[in-house]
Amino acid sequence: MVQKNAIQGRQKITMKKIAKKNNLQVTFSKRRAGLFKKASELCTLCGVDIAIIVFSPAGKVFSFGHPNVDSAVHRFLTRNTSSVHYDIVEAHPNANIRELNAQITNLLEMLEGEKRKGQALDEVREAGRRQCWWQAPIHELGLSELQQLRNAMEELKRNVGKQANLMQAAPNGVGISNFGTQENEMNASSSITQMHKFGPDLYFDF
Amino acid sequence: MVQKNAIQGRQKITMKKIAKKNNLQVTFSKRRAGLFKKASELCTLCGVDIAIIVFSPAGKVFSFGHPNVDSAVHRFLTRNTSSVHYDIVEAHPNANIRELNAQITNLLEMLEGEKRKGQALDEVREAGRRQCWWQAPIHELGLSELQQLRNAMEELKRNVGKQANLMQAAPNGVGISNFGTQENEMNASSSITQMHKFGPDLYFDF
DNA sequence: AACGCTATGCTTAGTCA
DNA sequence: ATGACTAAGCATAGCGT
Repeated sequence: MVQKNAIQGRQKITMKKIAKKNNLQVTFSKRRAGLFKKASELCTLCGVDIAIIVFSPAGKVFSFGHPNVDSAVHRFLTRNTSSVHYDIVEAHPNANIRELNAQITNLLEMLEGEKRKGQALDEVREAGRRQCWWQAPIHELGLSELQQLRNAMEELKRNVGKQANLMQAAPNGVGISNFGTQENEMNASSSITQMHKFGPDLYFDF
Repeated sequence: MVQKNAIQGRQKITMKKIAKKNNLQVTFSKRRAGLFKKASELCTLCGVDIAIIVFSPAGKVFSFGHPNVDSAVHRFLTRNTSSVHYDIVEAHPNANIRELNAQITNLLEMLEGEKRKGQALDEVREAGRRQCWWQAPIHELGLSELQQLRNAMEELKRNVGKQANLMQAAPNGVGISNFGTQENEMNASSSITQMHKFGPDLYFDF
Protein backbone atom coordinates (compact mmCIF):
# COMPACT_ATOMS: atom_id res chain seq x y z
CA MET A 1 0.00 0.00 0.00
CA VAL A 2 1.24 3.39 -0.94
CA GLN A 3 1.61 5.98 1.75
CA LYS A 4 0.11 9.27 0.68
CA ASN A 5 2.32 11.59 2.53
CA ALA A 6 1.22 15.03 1.65
CA ILE A 7 -1.20 17.43 0.21
CA GLN A 8 -2.80 16.65 -3.07
CA GLY A 9 -4.89 19.00 -5.08
CA ARG A 10 -4.22 22.30 -6.66
CA GLN A 11 -1.97 24.70 -4.84
CA LYS A 12 -1.88 28.40 -5.30
CA ILE A 13 1.13 29.67 -7.16
CA THR A 14 2.57 33.12 -7.44
CA MET A 15 2.45 34.81 -10.79
CA LYS A 16 6.17 34.79 -11.36
CA LYS A 17 8.21 32.90 -13.83
CA ILE A 18 8.45 29.33 -12.66
CA ALA A 19 11.94 28.56 -11.49
CA LYS A 20 12.13 24.78 -11.83
CA LYS A 21 12.64 24.06 -15.47
CA ASN A 22 10.99 20.71 -15.28
CA ASN A 23 7.99 22.17 -13.58
CA LEU A 24 7.85 24.98 -16.09
CA GLN A 25 7.74 22.58 -18.99
CA VAL A 26 4.82 20.67 -17.51
CA THR A 27 2.92 23.81 -16.66
CA PHE A 28 3.54 25.16 -20.13
CA SER A 29 2.13 22.08 -21.76
CA LYS A 30 -0.91 21.96 -19.55
CA ARG A 31 -1.72 25.63 -19.74
CA ARG A 32 -1.12 25.79 -23.44
CA ALA A 33 -3.60 22.98 -23.91
CA GLY A 34 -6.02 24.77 -21.62
CA LEU A 35 -5.60 28.00 -23.52
CA PHE A 36 -6.24 26.33 -26.86
CA LYS A 37 -9.27 24.60 -25.44
CA LYS A 38 -10.64 27.90 -24.21
CA ALA A 39 -10.02 29.39 -27.62
CA SER A 40 -11.77 26.49 -29.27
CA GLU A 41 -14.76 26.92 -27.00
CA LEU A 42 -14.87 30.62 -27.75
CA CYS A 43 -14.92 29.78 -31.45
CA THR A 44 -17.73 27.30 -31.05
CA LEU A 45 -19.86 29.31 -28.69
CA CYS A 46 -19.50 32.65 -30.42
CA GLY A 47 -18.62 31.62 -33.94
CA VAL A 48 -15.58 33.82 -34.17
CA ASP A 49 -12.25 33.45 -35.93
CA ILE A 50 -9.13 33.21 -33.83
CA ALA A 51 -5.42 32.81 -34.28
CA ILE A 52 -3.04 32.02 -31.45
CA ILE A 53 0.68 31.77 -31.84
CA VAL A 54 2.86 30.61 -28.97
CA PHE A 55 6.61 30.37 -28.91
CA SER A 56 7.57 27.78 -26.38
CA PRO A 57 10.49 28.27 -24.01
CA ALA A 58 12.27 25.65 -26.09
CA GLY A 59 11.78 27.77 -29.20
CA LYS A 60 9.14 25.60 -30.79
CA VAL A 61 6.06 27.20 -32.26
CA PHE A 62 2.56 26.18 -31.31
CA SER A 63 -0.41 27.65 -33.03
CA PHE A 64 -4.15 27.43 -32.96
CA GLY A 65 -6.48 28.85 -35.53
CA HIS A 66 -10.08 28.93 -36.52
CA PRO A 67 -10.70 28.35 -39.29
CA ASN A 68 -6.90 28.35 -39.43
CA VAL A 69 -4.02 30.45 -38.26
CA ASP A 70 -2.97 31.82 -41.59
CA SER A 71 -6.33 33.07 -42.70
CA ALA A 72 -6.79 34.88 -39.41
CA VAL A 73 -3.28 36.29 -39.52
CA HIS A 74 -3.75 37.28 -43.10
CA ARG A 75 -7.02 38.93 -42.21
CA PHE A 76 -5.27 40.68 -39.37
CA LEU A 77 -2.41 41.84 -41.52
CA THR A 78 -4.56 42.97 -44.42
CA ARG A 79 -7.44 44.53 -42.56
CA ASN A 80 -8.18 48.02 -43.86
CA THR A 81 -7.16 49.92 -40.83
CA SER A 82 -4.12 47.76 -40.28
CA SER A 83 -0.85 49.53 -40.03
CA VAL A 84 1.43 46.56 -39.79
CA HIS A 85 1.05 45.08 -43.20
CA TYR A 86 0.58 48.43 -44.77
CA ASP A 87 3.71 49.78 -43.19
CA ILE A 88 5.70 46.77 -44.11
CA VAL A 89 4.49 46.81 -47.66
CA GLU A 90 5.15 50.43 -48.15
CA ALA A 91 8.20 50.87 -46.02
CA HIS A 92 9.83 47.47 -46.50
CA PRO A 93 8.69 46.02 -49.81
CA ASN A 94 11.37 43.35 -49.66
CA ALA A 95 10.34 42.17 -46.27
CA ASN A 96 6.87 41.80 -47.64
CA ILE A 97 8.04 39.37 -50.25
CA ARG A 98 9.54 37.29 -47.52
CA GLU A 99 6.29 37.36 -45.64
CA LEU A 100 4.28 36.45 -48.66
CA ASN A 101 6.60 33.58 -49.37
CA ALA A 102 6.29 32.46 -45.79
CA GLN A 103 2.55 32.53 -46.21
CA ILE A 104 2.87 30.42 -49.33
CA THR A 105 4.96 27.98 -47.41
CA ASN A 106 2.41 27.77 -44.65
CA LEU A 107 -0.39 27.33 -47.11
CA LEU A 108 1.46 24.55 -48.86
CA GLU A 109 1.99 22.84 -45.54
CA MET A 110 -1.66 23.20 -44.72
CA LEU A 111 -2.59 21.80 -48.08
CA GLU A 112 -0.46 18.79 -47.38
CA GLY A 113 -2.14 18.40 -44.01
CA GLU A 114 -5.59 18.69 -45.48
CA LYS A 115 -4.79 16.17 -48.15
CA ARG A 116 -3.54 13.74 -45.58
CA LYS A 117 -6.67 14.35 -43.57
CA GLY A 118 -8.77 13.71 -46.64
CA GLN A 119 -7.00 10.44 -47.25
CA ALA A 120 -7.51 9.40 -43.67
CA LEU A 121 -11.18 10.18 -43.99
CA ASP A 122 -11.28 8.19 -47.18
CA GLU A 123 -10.03 5.24 -45.26
CA VAL A 124 -12.53 5.84 -42.50
CA ARG A 125 -15.29 6.02 -45.04
CA GLU A 126 -14.16 2.73 -46.51
CA ALA A 127 -14.17 1.15 -43.10
CA GLY A 128 -17.56 2.62 -42.40
CA ARG A 129 -18.91 1.28 -45.64
CA ARG A 130 -17.56 -2.09 -44.80
CA GLN A 131 -19.45 -1.94 -41.53
CA CYS A 132 -22.67 -1.68 -43.45
CA TRP A 133 -22.49 -5.10 -45.04
CA TRP A 134 -25.77 -5.83 -43.29
CA GLN A 135 -27.45 -3.78 -45.95
CA ALA A 136 -26.30 -6.19 -48.61
CA PRO A 137 -28.38 -9.15 -49.74
CA ILE A 138 -28.05 -11.85 -47.17
CA HIS A 139 -26.67 -14.41 -49.57
CA GLU A 140 -23.64 -12.19 -49.95
CA LEU A 141 -22.91 -12.34 -46.26
CA GLY A 142 -20.08 -14.47 -45.07
CA LEU A 143 -19.85 -16.48 -41.91
CA SER A 144 -18.26 -13.79 -39.80
CA GLU A 145 -20.79 -11.26 -40.96
CA LEU A 146 -23.66 -13.52 -40.07
CA GLN A 147 -22.07 -14.00 -36.69
CA GLN A 148 -21.80 -10.26 -36.32
CA LEU A 149 -25.44 -9.97 -37.23
CA ARG A 150 -26.28 -12.54 -34.62
CA ASN A 151 -24.26 -10.71 -32.00
CA ALA A 152 -25.84 -7.42 -32.91
CA MET A 153 -29.25 -8.97 -32.66
CA GLU A 154 -28.45 -10.42 -29.30
CA GLU A 155 -27.24 -7.03 -28.18
CA LEU A 156 -30.45 -5.52 -29.47
CA LYS A 157 -32.36 -8.16 -27.62
CA ARG A 158 -30.59 -7.33 -24.39
CA ASN A 159 -31.21 -3.64 -24.93
CA VAL A 160 -34.84 -4.22 -25.62
CA GLY A 161 -35.12 -6.32 -22.52
CA LYS A 162 -33.45 -3.63 -20.47
CA GLN A 163 -35.74 -1.09 -22.00
CA ALA A 164 -38.73 -3.21 -21.18
CA ASN A 165 -37.60 -3.46 -17.59
CA LEU A 166 -37.14 0.26 -17.45
CA MET A 167 -40.56 0.83 -18.86
CA GLN A 168 -41.92 -1.54 -16.31
CA ALA A 169 -40.09 0.10 -13.45
CA ALA A 170 -40.88 3.61 -14.61
CA PRO A 171 -44.09 3.46 -16.60
CA ASN A 172 -44.16 7.20 -16.98
CA GLY A 173 -40.94 7.16 -18.93
CA VAL A 174 -38.83 8.90 -16.31
CA GLY A 175 -35.30 9.19 -17.57
CA ILE A 176 -36.23 7.92 -20.97
CA SER A 177 -35.86 10.70 -23.45
CA ASN A 178 -37.19 10.92 -26.98
CA PHE A 179 -38.73 7.53 -26.73
CA GLY A 180 -42.31 8.05 -25.79
CA THR A 181 -42.74 10.47 -28.65
CA GLN A 182 -43.02 7.78 -31.24
CA GLU A 183 -45.23 5.39 -29.39
CA ASN A 184 -48.24 6.34 -31.42
CA GLU A 185 -46.50 5.88 -34.72
CA MET A 186 -44.41 2.85 -34.08
CA ASN A 187 -45.87 1.23 -31.05
CA ALA A 188 -42.29 0.36 -30.34
CA SER A 189 -41.71 -1.47 -27.11
CA SER A 190 -45.35 -1.08 -26.28
CA SER A 191 -45.14 -4.38 -24.50
CA ILE A 192 -42.88 -5.48 -21.74
CA THR A 193 -42.72 -8.99 -23.03
CA GLN A 194 -39.97 -10.15 -25.31
CA MET A 195 -42.15 -9.97 -28.40
CA HIS A 196 -41.67 -6.67 -30.12
CA LYS A 197 -43.42 -5.15 -33.03
CA PHE A 198 -41.43 -2.91 -35.32
CA GLY A 199 -44.06 -2.29 -37.94
CA PRO A 200 -47.44 -3.31 -39.24
CA ASP A 201 -46.27 -6.75 -40.33
CA LEU A 202 -42.82 -7.25 -38.93
CA TYR A 203 -42.31 -9.02 -35.65
CA PHE A 204 -39.19 -10.02 -33.80
CA ASP A 205 -39.36 -12.92 -31.47
CA PHE A 206 -36.38 -12.78 -29.16
CA MET B 1 -38.31 42.14 -1.14
CA VAL B 2 -36.51 40.71 -4.08
CA GLN B 3 -37.73 37.43 -5.43
CA LYS B 4 -34.83 35.11 -6.08
CA ASN B 5 -36.31 32.66 -8.48
CA ALA B 6 -34.45 29.48 -8.70
CA ILE B 7 -31.00 28.70 -9.76
CA GLN B 8 -28.08 30.95 -9.39
CA GLY B 9 -24.54 30.03 -10.13
CA ARG B 10 -22.90 28.68 -13.18
CA GLN B 11 -24.92 26.36 -15.36
CA LYS B 12 -23.58 23.87 -17.81
CA ILE B 13 -24.01 24.88 -21.41
CA THR B 14 -23.79 22.85 -24.58
CA MET B 15 -20.88 23.55 -26.87
CA LYS B 16 -22.96 24.97 -29.66
CA LYS B 17 -23.14 28.46 -31.00
CA ILE B 18 -25.13 30.56 -28.58
CA ALA B 19 -28.45 31.48 -30.09
CA LYS B 20 -29.41 34.59 -28.15
CA LYS B 21 -27.40 37.44 -29.56
CA ASN B 22 -27.39 39.34 -26.34
CA ASN B 23 -26.19 36.34 -24.43
CA LEU B 24 -23.56 35.64 -27.05
CA GLN B 25 -22.18 39.14 -26.75
CA VAL B 26 -21.85 38.86 -22.98
CA THR B 27 -20.26 35.46 -23.18
CA PHE B 28 -17.88 36.64 -25.85
CA SER B 29 -16.70 39.55 -23.74
CA LYS B 30 -16.27 37.45 -20.64
CA ARG B 31 -14.54 34.58 -22.31
CA ARG B 32 -12.31 36.79 -24.38
CA ALA B 33 -11.17 38.49 -21.20
CA GLY B 34 -10.64 35.09 -19.64
CA LEU B 35 -8.67 33.89 -22.63
CA PHE B 36 -6.42 36.92 -22.60
CA LYS B 37 -5.89 36.53 -18.89
CA LYS B 38 -4.90 32.91 -19.36
CA ALA B 39 -2.52 33.96 -22.08
CA SER B 40 -1.04 36.62 -19.87
CA GLU B 41 -0.52 34.12 -17.09
CA LEU B 42 1.12 31.73 -19.50
CA CYS B 43 3.49 34.50 -20.52
CA THR B 44 4.36 35.38 -16.97
CA LEU B 45 4.71 31.85 -15.67
CA CYS B 46 6.63 30.43 -18.58
CA GLY B 47 8.18 33.50 -20.12
CA VAL B 48 6.97 32.84 -23.62
CA ASP B 49 5.88 35.07 -26.45
CA ILE B 50 2.28 34.93 -27.58
CA ALA B 51 0.04 36.54 -30.13
CA ILE B 52 -3.72 36.18 -30.10
CA ILE B 53 -5.99 37.65 -32.72
CA VAL B 54 -9.74 37.45 -32.31
CA PHE B 55 -12.36 38.64 -34.77
CA SER B 56 -15.48 39.41 -32.84
CA PRO B 57 -18.90 38.45 -34.14
CA ALA B 58 -19.42 42.14 -34.78
CA GLY B 59 -16.33 42.19 -36.97
CA LYS B 60 -14.13 44.03 -34.54
CA VAL B 61 -10.59 42.84 -33.97
CA PHE B 62 -9.18 42.13 -30.54
CA SER B 63 -5.60 41.18 -30.09
CA PHE B 64 -3.23 40.25 -27.34
CA GLY B 65 0.49 40.00 -27.63
CA HIS B 66 3.58 39.51 -25.62
CA PRO B 67 5.76 41.39 -26.04
CA ASN B 68 3.37 42.51 -28.78
CA VAL B 69 1.25 41.02 -31.48
CA ASP B 70 3.23 42.19 -34.44
CA SER B 71 6.56 40.83 -33.35
CA ALA B 72 5.05 37.44 -32.69
CA VAL B 73 3.17 37.41 -35.97
CA HIS B 74 6.25 38.45 -37.84
CA ARG B 75 8.26 35.78 -36.13
CA PHE B 76 5.59 33.29 -37.07
CA LEU B 77 5.46 34.34 -40.69
CA THR B 78 9.20 34.35 -41.15
CA ARG B 79 10.00 31.16 -39.29
CA ASN B 80 11.52 28.10 -40.91
CA THR B 81 12.23 29.04 -44.47
CA SER B 82 11.28 25.81 -46.09
CA SER B 83 12.61 24.68 -49.42
CA VAL B 84 9.46 25.63 -51.24
CA HIS B 85 9.69 29.12 -49.98
CA TYR B 86 13.34 29.23 -50.71
CA ASP B 87 12.84 27.96 -54.21
CA ILE B 88 10.27 30.55 -54.95
CA VAL B 89 12.39 33.34 -53.64
CA GLU B 90 15.57 32.21 -55.31
CA ALA B 91 14.08 30.93 -58.50
CA HIS B 92 12.04 34.01 -59.09
CA PRO B 93 13.86 36.83 -57.42
CA ASN B 94 11.97 39.28 -59.56
CA ALA B 95 8.64 37.91 -58.58
CA ASN B 96 6.53 40.82 -57.65
CA ILE B 97 4.02 41.11 -54.92
CA ARG B 98 1.18 40.71 -57.36
CA GLU B 99 2.42 37.30 -58.45
CA LEU B 100 2.94 36.13 -54.94
CA ASN B 101 -0.47 37.33 -53.94
CA ALA B 102 -1.92 35.46 -56.87
CA GLN B 103 -0.16 32.35 -55.66
CA ILE B 104 -1.55 32.87 -52.21
CA THR B 105 -5.03 33.33 -53.59
CA ASN B 106 -4.61 30.19 -55.60
CA LEU B 107 -3.42 28.23 -52.62
CA LEU B 108 -6.21 29.55 -50.48
CA GLU B 109 -8.71 28.38 -53.06
CA MET B 110 -7.09 24.97 -53.21
CA LEU B 111 -7.19 24.84 -49.47
CA GLU B 112 -10.86 25.69 -49.47
CA GLY B 113 -11.46 22.94 -51.96
CA GLU B 114 -9.56 20.44 -49.90
CA LYS B 115 -11.40 21.51 -46.81
CA ARG B 116 -14.74 21.15 -48.50
CA LYS B 117 -13.70 17.72 -49.60
CA GLY B 118 -12.66 16.95 -46.06
CA GLN B 119 -15.95 18.18 -44.75
CA ALA B 120 -17.84 16.12 -47.27
CA LEU B 121 -15.92 13.11 -46.14
CA ASP B 122 -16.64 14.12 -42.58
CA GLU B 123 -20.30 14.09 -43.40
CA VAL B 124 -20.02 10.75 -45.11
CA ARG B 125 -18.29 9.41 -42.08
CA GLU B 126 -21.00 10.85 -39.90
CA ALA B 127 -23.66 9.36 -42.11
CA GLY B 128 -21.87 6.05 -42.00
CA ARG B 129 -21.72 6.23 -38.28
CA ARG B 130 -25.35 7.18 -38.17
CA GLN B 131 -26.13 4.13 -40.26
CA CYS B 132 -24.74 2.06 -37.45
CA TRP B 133 -27.15 3.47 -34.91
CA TRP B 134 -28.58 0.01 -34.69
CA GLN B 135 -25.65 -0.77 -32.49
CA ALA B 136 -26.84 1.76 -29.93
CA PRO B 137 -29.22 1.00 -27.08
CA ILE B 138 -32.69 0.84 -28.53
CA HIS B 139 -34.06 3.49 -26.23
CA GLU B 140 -31.74 5.95 -27.93
CA LEU B 141 -33.24 5.27 -31.32
CA GLY B 142 -35.55 7.85 -32.79
CA LEU B 143 -38.56 7.34 -34.98
CA SER B 144 -36.73 7.52 -38.29
CA GLU B 145 -34.12 5.12 -37.05
CA LEU B 146 -36.70 2.63 -35.98
CA GLN B 147 -38.31 2.98 -39.37
CA GLN B 148 -34.93 2.38 -40.97
CA LEU B 149 -34.55 -0.70 -38.84
CA ARG B 150 -37.93 -1.89 -39.98
CA ASN B 151 -37.08 -1.28 -43.62
CA ALA B 152 -33.77 -3.03 -43.28
CA MET B 153 -35.45 -5.94 -41.63
CA GLU B 154 -38.04 -6.14 -44.35
CA GLU B 155 -35.26 -6.06 -46.92
CA LEU B 156 -33.53 -8.81 -45.06
CA LYS B 157 -36.74 -10.73 -44.96
CA ARG B 158 -37.16 -10.45 -48.71
CA ASN B 159 -33.58 -11.46 -49.28
CA VAL B 160 -33.94 -14.41 -47.00
CA GLY B 161 -37.12 -15.42 -48.74
CA LYS B 162 -35.47 -15.19 -52.14
CA GLN B 163 -32.58 -17.16 -50.81
CA ALA B 164 -34.91 -19.80 -49.50
CA ASN B 165 -36.59 -20.08 -52.88
CA LEU B 166 -33.24 -20.38 -54.57
CA MET B 167 -32.22 -23.09 -52.18
CA GLN B 168 -35.42 -24.89 -52.95
CA ALA B 169 -35.01 -24.54 -56.69
CA ALA B 170 -31.32 -25.42 -56.68
CA PRO B 171 -30.66 -27.58 -53.62
CA ASN B 172 -27.08 -28.11 -54.68
CA GLY B 173 -26.32 -24.51 -54.27
CA VAL B 174 -25.83 -23.71 -57.92
CA GLY B 175 -25.19 -20.06 -58.34
CA ILE B 176 -25.05 -19.49 -54.64
CA SER B 177 -21.59 -18.50 -53.66
CA ASN B 178 -20.06 -18.51 -50.21
CA PHE B 179 -23.33 -19.34 -48.60
CA GLY B 180 -23.44 -23.08 -48.28
CA THR B 181 -20.07 -23.01 -46.62
CA GLN B 182 -21.47 -21.94 -43.32
CA GLU B 183 -24.41 -24.27 -43.19
CA ASN B 184 -22.81 -26.41 -40.57
CA GLU B 185 -21.92 -23.54 -38.36
CA MET B 186 -24.88 -21.27 -38.72
CA ASN B 187 -27.63 -23.41 -40.12
CA ALA B 188 -28.71 -20.23 -41.76
CA SER B 189 -31.70 -20.54 -44.03
CA SER B 190 -31.94 -24.20 -43.31
CA SER B 191 -35.67 -23.91 -43.67
CA ILE B 192 -37.70 -22.46 -46.45
CA THR B 193 -40.28 -21.18 -44.06
CA GLN B 194 -40.17 -17.68 -42.75
CA MET B 195 -38.75 -18.69 -39.39
CA HIS B 196 -35.03 -18.26 -39.36
CA LYS B 197 -32.49 -19.20 -36.80
CA PHE B 198 -29.40 -17.07 -36.44
CA GLY B 199 -27.90 -18.75 -33.44
CA PRO B 200 -28.44 -21.29 -30.70
CA ASP B 201 -31.08 -19.20 -28.98
CA LEU B 202 -31.92 -16.35 -31.27
CA TYR B 203 -34.81 -16.57 -33.66
CA PHE B 204 -36.30 -14.09 -36.02
CA ASP B 205 -39.87 -14.49 -36.96
CA PHE B 206 -40.53 -12.57 -40.13
C1' DA C 1 7.34 13.08 -22.11
C1' DA C 2 2.75 11.93 -21.46
C1' DC C 3 -1.02 10.40 -18.62
C1' DG C 4 -3.92 9.68 -14.20
C1' DC C 5 -5.17 11.27 -9.91
C1' DT C 6 -7.22 14.50 -6.32
C1' DA C 7 -8.15 18.49 -3.95
C1' DT C 8 -8.34 22.96 -4.46
C1' DG C 9 -8.38 27.51 -6.91
C1' DC C 10 -10.27 29.78 -10.70
C1' DT C 11 -13.72 30.76 -14.26
C1' DT C 12 -18.13 31.76 -15.55
C1' DA C 13 -23.69 31.32 -16.62
C1' DG C 14 -27.44 33.43 -14.92
C1' DT C 15 -29.21 37.18 -12.66
C1' DC C 16 -29.79 41.67 -10.62
C1' DA C 17 -28.41 46.57 -9.81
C1' DA D 1 -22.96 47.93 -21.51
C1' DT D 2 -20.42 47.36 -17.26
C1' DG D 3 -19.91 45.42 -12.82
C1' DA D 4 -21.24 42.52 -8.70
C1' DC D 5 -22.74 38.24 -6.85
C1' DT D 6 -23.45 33.21 -6.30
C1' DA D 7 -22.95 28.49 -7.07
C1' DA D 8 -21.31 25.23 -10.06
C1' DG D 9 -18.49 23.68 -13.49
C1' DC D 10 -13.66 23.45 -14.91
C1' DA D 11 -8.75 23.85 -14.83
C1' DT D 12 -4.69 22.53 -12.85
C1' DA D 13 -0.39 21.98 -9.13
C1' DG D 14 1.76 18.51 -7.29
C1' DC D 15 2.29 13.89 -7.07
C1' DG D 16 2.63 9.11 -8.75
C1' DT D 17 3.11 5.87 -12.76
